[in-house]
Amino acid sequence: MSKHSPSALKPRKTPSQSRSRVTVDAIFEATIQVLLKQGMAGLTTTSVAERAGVSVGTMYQYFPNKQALVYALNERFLTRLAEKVEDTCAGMAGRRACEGAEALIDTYWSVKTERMELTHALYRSVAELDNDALVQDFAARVDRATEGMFRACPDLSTGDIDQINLSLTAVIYGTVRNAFERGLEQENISALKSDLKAMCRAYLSSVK
Amino acid sequence: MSKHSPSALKPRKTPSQSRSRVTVDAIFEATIQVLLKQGMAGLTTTSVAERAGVSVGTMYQYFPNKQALVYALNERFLTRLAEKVEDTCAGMAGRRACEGAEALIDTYWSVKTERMELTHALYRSVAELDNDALVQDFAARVDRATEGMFRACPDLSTGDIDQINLSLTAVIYGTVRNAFERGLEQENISALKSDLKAMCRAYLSSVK
DNA sequence: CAGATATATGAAGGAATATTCAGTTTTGGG
DNA sequence: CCCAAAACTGAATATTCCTTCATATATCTG
Repeated sequence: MSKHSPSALKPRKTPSQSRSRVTVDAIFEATIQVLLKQGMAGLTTTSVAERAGVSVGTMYQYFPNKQALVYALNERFLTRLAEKVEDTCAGMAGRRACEGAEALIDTYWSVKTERMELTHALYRSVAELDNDALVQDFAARVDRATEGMFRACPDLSTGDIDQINLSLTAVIYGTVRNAFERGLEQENISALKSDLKAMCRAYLSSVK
Repeated sequence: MSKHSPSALKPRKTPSQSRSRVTVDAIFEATIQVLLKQGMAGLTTTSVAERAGVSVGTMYQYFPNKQALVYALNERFLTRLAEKVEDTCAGMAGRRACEGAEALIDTYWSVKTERMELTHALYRSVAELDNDALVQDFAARVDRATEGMFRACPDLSTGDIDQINLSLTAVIYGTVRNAFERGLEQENISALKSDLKAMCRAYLSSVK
């Protein structure tokens, strides 16, 4: 378990019967829906319970407090993201660096775009609940994956891999997020994406 | 006044005597300090008033509610940022595109870096208080400035200026923010900055 | 089917804190 | 020097919401 999961945030108990598994799923789903419809401000224990069709007490059987609920939700999504990135990086091992970078952009972009609104809402929830630590953990995990990928590139000298990895990921993740913050049209988004790829390509051939 | 400044967020009254001007300044300063020391969670009307050395009631003479206070604070900083960017863009009119881009990076970076902690705190405060509208307004303002700059570049064909402006600014602003979210060392930061410049240069010569 | 375990309920308690306002003090112009 | 306007005070109010727990219901196991 991550060092950034103090007991105050850990699930209280794990469902053992199928009934409760359904309940927990409903709670997660309700959390998402409330987050989308009302934002963090409207995310009260009552509103979530109501939407999930359970009583507040039930929520507290599985989550020690409201914060833990949002924490768990973010954990779910970050895990999914990390796994996808890891898959991509593994699949690109040994390919040229710019191919790896492009694949990384595609993967990251598609995961974040898949559920735009939710992604946006989760970004904010992290800021509000001081869940940076959680994000940092996942950033480190994803960084290991991309670093490994770049380290295995035949066309990259091993010297500056750390910095190359840092710069590429900072630019990619930053740009993706920025694309969310502005409400870009689909047309602009895809142009931005291909421009981003072009920049990464150009950068890589300059440091090669 | 911006269309995104509903009366609920506008200052209640403007100080006329010098005593109250001092008071309002103290309130702003206190807000910053509390934000830095306690974060958004600890930013209560009481804590701000206490730190400012005034009573809560005084705060409410100038700001209709807590949100308005943070709103005003963000407005201050965004205005400063916008002005600096506008200055830079005006100063770069007629220069080559990559020079303009580099100057933009330097300006934006230095404003954000000047008070790192505060910048970080303000980023979060915006997310928490749903102040996107405010940010969007300033983004538009800054965008006009950069677009003008690029439009005046002798080495850029006028056709794709909009997209070029969009892509460059998205990458630049996104990367800067990402640099804050990770707790990068000064060394990595400056390497990242020069890599970012390299990418922008390379991108511009590819579309020229 | 009976006891044991797991799950669910939701009213009541309680803590935090945003906001008001009636009364007091300070300021500056005439 | 005086008084109207400006500024300030802070206890009291009002609201919002998280969290608990005693009780009830459902499910499982032997």
